[in-house]
Amino acid sequence: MGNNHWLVKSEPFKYSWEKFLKDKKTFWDGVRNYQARNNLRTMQKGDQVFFYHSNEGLEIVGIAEVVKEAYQDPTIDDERWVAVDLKPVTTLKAPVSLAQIKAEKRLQDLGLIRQGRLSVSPVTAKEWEVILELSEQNATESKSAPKAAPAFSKVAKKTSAVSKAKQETTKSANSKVKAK
DNA sequence: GCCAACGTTGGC
DNA sequence: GCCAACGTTGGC
Repeated sequence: MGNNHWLVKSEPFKYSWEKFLKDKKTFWDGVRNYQARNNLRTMQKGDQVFFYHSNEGLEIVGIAEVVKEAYQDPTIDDERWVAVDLKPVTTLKAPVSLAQIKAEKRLQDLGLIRQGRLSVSPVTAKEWEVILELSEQNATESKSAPKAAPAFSKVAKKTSAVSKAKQETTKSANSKVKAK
C-alpha cells in the first residue's frame, strides 16, 4: 500500500470534483506528458491525491485515493500512456486556493508552484500537512463568510463526524450566522 | 485575450 | 545533439 502524496489537476469544465463525487470512481486518463506519466506510474494503491481545479476555481477542493495502479490508458492505442483509477475520499472542509499556496512560505517548492503546467505532481508529506492545515484554517475563518458549505457532501460523510462536531461548535459560538 | 513557461518537433 | 519554431497549458 502506498503512502505517498500527489496532486492532480483538472479543469472543472472537463472533469469537476462534483462530477467525480457522483461517479464515485474514475480512471485518470489523457495524460500526455512524460513527467506526469512517470508520476502516474509511481502511484501506489492507497496513495492520497489532492484534487485541484485549474483554470476555473484555482483551488484544491478534495482528496482522492489511488485504487488501481497504472495500466495502459484505455483511451489511446499507444503503449506509452497510462491511466490510474481514483476514488474520492473527502471534500475539503474549505478549499485551499492557489493564491494562498503561493503566499505560504512552506509551499514554495510545491510542484504546482514550481511547474504549474504539470498535471500530476508529487506532494511531500510535509506539504500535504501544510495544505490540510490551511484548509482547516480556512474552514475556521469562514464562519463569518457563509459561503463555505460545499453543496456536494456525499463523500464528505467520512469526515463528517469530526466536521459536524466542529460545525456545531462554530454554530453555537456564532449563532447569528445563518446557513444559507 | 495575453503572455510566460514548458514541451515537442524537425532541420541541420 | 543543438536549437529555432511552434504548440499547449494555465494563470492573470
